[in-house]
Amino acid sequence: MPTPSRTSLTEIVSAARAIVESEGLDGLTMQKVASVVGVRAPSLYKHVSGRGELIKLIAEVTVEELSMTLESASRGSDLRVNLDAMARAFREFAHRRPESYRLVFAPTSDEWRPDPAVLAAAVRPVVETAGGLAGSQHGLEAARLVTAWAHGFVTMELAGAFRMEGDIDSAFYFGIERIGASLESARDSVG
Amino acid sequence: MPTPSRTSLTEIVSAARAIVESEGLDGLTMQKVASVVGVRAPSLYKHVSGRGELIKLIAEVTVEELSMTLESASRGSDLRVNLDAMARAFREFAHRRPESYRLVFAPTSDEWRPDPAVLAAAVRPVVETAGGLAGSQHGLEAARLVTAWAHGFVTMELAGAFRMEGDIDSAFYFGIERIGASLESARDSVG
DNA sequence: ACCTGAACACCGTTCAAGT
DNA sequence: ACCTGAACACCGTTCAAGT
Repeated sequence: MPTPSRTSLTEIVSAARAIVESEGLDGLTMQKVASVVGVRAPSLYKHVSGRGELIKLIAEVTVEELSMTLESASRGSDLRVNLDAMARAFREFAHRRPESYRLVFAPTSDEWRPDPAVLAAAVRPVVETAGGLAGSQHGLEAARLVTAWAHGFVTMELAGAFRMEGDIDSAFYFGIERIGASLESARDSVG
Repeated sequence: MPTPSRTSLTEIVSAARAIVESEGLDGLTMQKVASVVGVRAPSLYKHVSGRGELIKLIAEVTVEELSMTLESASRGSDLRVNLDAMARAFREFAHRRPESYRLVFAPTSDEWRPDPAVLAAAVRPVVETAGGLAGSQHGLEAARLVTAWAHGFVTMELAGAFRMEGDIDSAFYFGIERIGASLESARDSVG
């Protein structure tokens, strides 16, 4: 006879997120997820096509959270202040959820890749702020400069590539200051 | 009685590299490596402590290659030209060896992390060029701005995050041009 | 209609036994 | 002194059988 599902997709994804964050991607096994939501591994396949899709869903939820963080950091009226606040919020987010953040841009297979529309939505506040600074004809290019730098910085930081001498914080502030200035001066050059 | 080894560490690492490049990191199994070098999987453990160390060794070889590429791209006398050439060489390298490149800054566990000294050596030409532009008191910060941007850009590109509208090449050239300009103007500001 | 045990095809790694 | 088969402890995924 018909029986109601003992778990749900949302429950599964949030259990998976917690596991990734605490044990890393390698620690994410179907059996662990199943045991957290109180079911056996094969039952997960009623809700999710496999481990790959589960990873993609985690990445998408993470991007959506990041998106909200960036949006609420860029509500001021001064574009340079907004850019600075977004950069700091971006970095703090990555520090808070390093393992989830990692897999947003780490997808080696198509299956893991978050929906491009979700990514595009997250970048929207960056496009607005960076585009406002650089002039709208360079909006997308400016946004890509900012996001590439921010993503590269936190990725290298999380990977431990900055172990050497020097103050990491000051390198971050130097970066955002120089990028902000260079976008403003792009507005003045070629119309 | 003593018997000579039927393979070597170099042979193993280069077989592993080829597998990673053609089948991705997930395709790298000890059994495939073993069969390429003509041995059974357990024998690999005479040369390597495990799959993790093998991954680390691939990352280090890749960084060394990248290092040479950057060095030979920055031998001119004009710093802005050198910066441009290094950025292009960096991007081309990542396009040529996407799978190997990916795992340089992807290490989730300490075991996979390339030796910091190897990384530092690879960044040296960037520190020289960027530091020459921005002034030596900002050398390290400037190098981190450049490498973070370049790494972030190619990572996002490889991950397919730039699927949307817009010309990716022009975004790359915009980025390097703006960064070069902003480093030059950093030299003039605070002494 | 969901859940499960059992099974399949893999992994990485260890180790005693061969040569 | 290296190499190997066999074994161990895992994986993800499938599927027939339960309820």
